[in-house]
Amino acid sequence: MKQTLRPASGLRATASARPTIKDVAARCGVHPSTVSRALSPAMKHLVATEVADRIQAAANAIGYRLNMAAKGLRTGRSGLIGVLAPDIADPGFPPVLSGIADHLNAEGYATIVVDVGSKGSEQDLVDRLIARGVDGLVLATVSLRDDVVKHCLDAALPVVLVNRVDAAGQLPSAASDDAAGMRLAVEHLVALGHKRIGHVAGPQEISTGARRRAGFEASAKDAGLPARHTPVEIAETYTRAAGREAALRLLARRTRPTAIVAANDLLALGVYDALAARGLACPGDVSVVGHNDMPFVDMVSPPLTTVRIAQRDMGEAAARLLLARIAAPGASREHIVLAPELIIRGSTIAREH
Amino acid sequence: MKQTLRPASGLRATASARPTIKDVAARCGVHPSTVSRALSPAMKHLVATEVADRIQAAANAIGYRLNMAAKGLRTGRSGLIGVLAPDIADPGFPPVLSGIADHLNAEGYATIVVDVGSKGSEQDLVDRLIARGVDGLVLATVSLRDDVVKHCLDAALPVVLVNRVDAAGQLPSAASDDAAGMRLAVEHLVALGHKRIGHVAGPQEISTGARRRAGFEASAKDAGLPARHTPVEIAETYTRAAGREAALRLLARRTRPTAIVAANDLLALGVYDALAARGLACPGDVSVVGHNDMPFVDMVSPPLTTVRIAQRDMGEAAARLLLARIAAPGASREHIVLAPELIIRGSTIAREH
DNA sequence: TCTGCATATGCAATCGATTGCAATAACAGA
DNA sequence: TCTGTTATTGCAATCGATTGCATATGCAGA
Repeated sequence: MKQTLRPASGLRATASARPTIKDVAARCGVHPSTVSRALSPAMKHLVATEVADRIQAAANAIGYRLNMAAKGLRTGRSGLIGVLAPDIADPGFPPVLSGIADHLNAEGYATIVVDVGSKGSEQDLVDRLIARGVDGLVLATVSLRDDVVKHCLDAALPVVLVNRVDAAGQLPSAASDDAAGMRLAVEHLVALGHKRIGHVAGPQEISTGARRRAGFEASAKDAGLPARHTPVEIAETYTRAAGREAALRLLARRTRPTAIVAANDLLALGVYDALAARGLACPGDVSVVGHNDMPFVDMVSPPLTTVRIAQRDMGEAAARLLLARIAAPGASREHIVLAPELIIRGSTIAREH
Repeated sequence: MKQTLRPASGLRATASARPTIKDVAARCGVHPSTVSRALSPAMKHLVATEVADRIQAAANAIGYRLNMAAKGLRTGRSGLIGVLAPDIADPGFPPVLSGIADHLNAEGYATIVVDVGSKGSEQDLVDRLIARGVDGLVLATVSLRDDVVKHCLDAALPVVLVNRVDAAGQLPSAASDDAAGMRLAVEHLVALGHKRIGHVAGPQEISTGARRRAGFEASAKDAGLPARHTPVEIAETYTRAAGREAALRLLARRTRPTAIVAANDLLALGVYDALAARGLACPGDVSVVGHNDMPFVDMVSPPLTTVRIAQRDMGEAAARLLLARIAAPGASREHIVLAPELIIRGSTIAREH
């Protein structure tokens, strides 16, 4: 264990060196370029079948593996896709990521996921991804600050948004139909006889926050509920604590709502906290609806009625969009909208009245 | 500043082309190698300060960004780390990942996370990562099949395990002290007066499953509980459904346990399901203890008493170990063990007796 | 036998950055 | 003035794979 274990300086001729295309060529008595062709599906037709088979066999024999860095350098495409996430730990994100990654993997791409919250400026993170030569970017970041989007456009980098849209609608996106989701929630409550429905809105600089709020207001209006009976309080972040605070403000109003629609499940859990703090029962005193159907909200007490969004499909759609963009950079910006679904559980109950 | 401002030979001077080291060199009237040195902290001392500053300025001016693929090709190090995860959607994983990624990012590495469950053989996934030239691998995979580990060792690839250990203890690892965690759980229940404690064990081919079970049995024995009063049922997978089945078997025994320790929180939720199915109350009839303290188990009903493990620290430790391995491939294999902590909530209650 | 064309393979440049070595300049000491 | 250092910078090879072009071979048709 304490031998002179430092052969590191300079080269090493041990067997540990990874075989290259040259090794395969030497073993087959052909030129490296022939090996390259034989091993590339697209160019394989240029080399004699017999030779191609021999090369393939030799490659397998010595365990040859393509060096993506070299290939990428030559071809200018890395096969890498960057994903900017607001917070990996957000339970809503993994399904999206999984959808993205699966689709991209199948096409030979690898994904680099970067958690924005943790470190440095978004700008800088994007630059680092560019340095790595990513072929495209999926943005799921919380706050779509213009400069980041602009930065990507400047770099002529294919970009798509997932679970978000940008204000100008410049970029292709895959997202849930926020307005439709809120409509499901509101109409469900109205059908249950609720007439005073509050909304704990998410951050308004995030598209989901703004759009869900707009959806709530539109649906409430369409249901004939006056604005004074459909109060809105904004949570500054998508966290349980912020949801609690906003809900407390809602409950402190003169005419207390009999139901609360939260902009997402985390906020809804915060609403639970607020109700507990005020000694109110859910759904007995106040019904609650969440949004996203994140894992385990069926286990909380009471099980949360929520709007399920198609997270995995969303990721997959985003991946598809991105690949299309990469193939044809000028392609029209498409906005894929996924239909949400209402999952009724125990947190909503009819209002006898 | 010479006259030969060669108009980019064949290429068009569109803004879309990423500037290279050559462009910077041309702009400064120096050789590309000088630019390389000026821009590399380690080699900067070789170039005159005045020139270095000029180069730096020019690089900023035209927005030069290092091409990692090219650098990696030349230096043989990609700055990429692969992370093999059993399932990104497992709520226990993100904190670990976050710990890994943060630490590695700070050192200039990027991480490629691969979800094993979704696609293809683990073997193949590892090969793809190797093709990408990863400098090291973090394995958090469910089943440590020997061949994968061997495969990595064959490739002379630095590898560390996280939240797992391999049977032979060959590889460095960062994991929670499973035995200590079970001891906390058992002693807590014993202190509450429980005398018949069951265990819903995890898959035995996974280190956490086997070690937690061993820890349970050792602690039970030390507490003076006879084996017939401390039955064990194995769940084949770490899922809620499997936990339910195992718990049902436990409850069907002649002498029903008054408390159940589950090998993880997901299984514990399955235990809740089983209790509900049998019309038993928790904690009234049966107390339940989980393991991992995954997000939101404090929100379920009743809030779950569980063993919290230091997931983020675990990820960070794994990253540290890996970097050490990369720096000194022969380094001794270290096993970092993190202390767990018991979080007492509402699912455990004293046994009056 | 010669021409023509297709097929199969070799050759060499190239992608962008790094680095050992060589070359030059600047300067000190004698 | 000559020699020996040292500080800078240029040169060119290199990493591994790809690809346009040139070459060689084979075969068919005239």
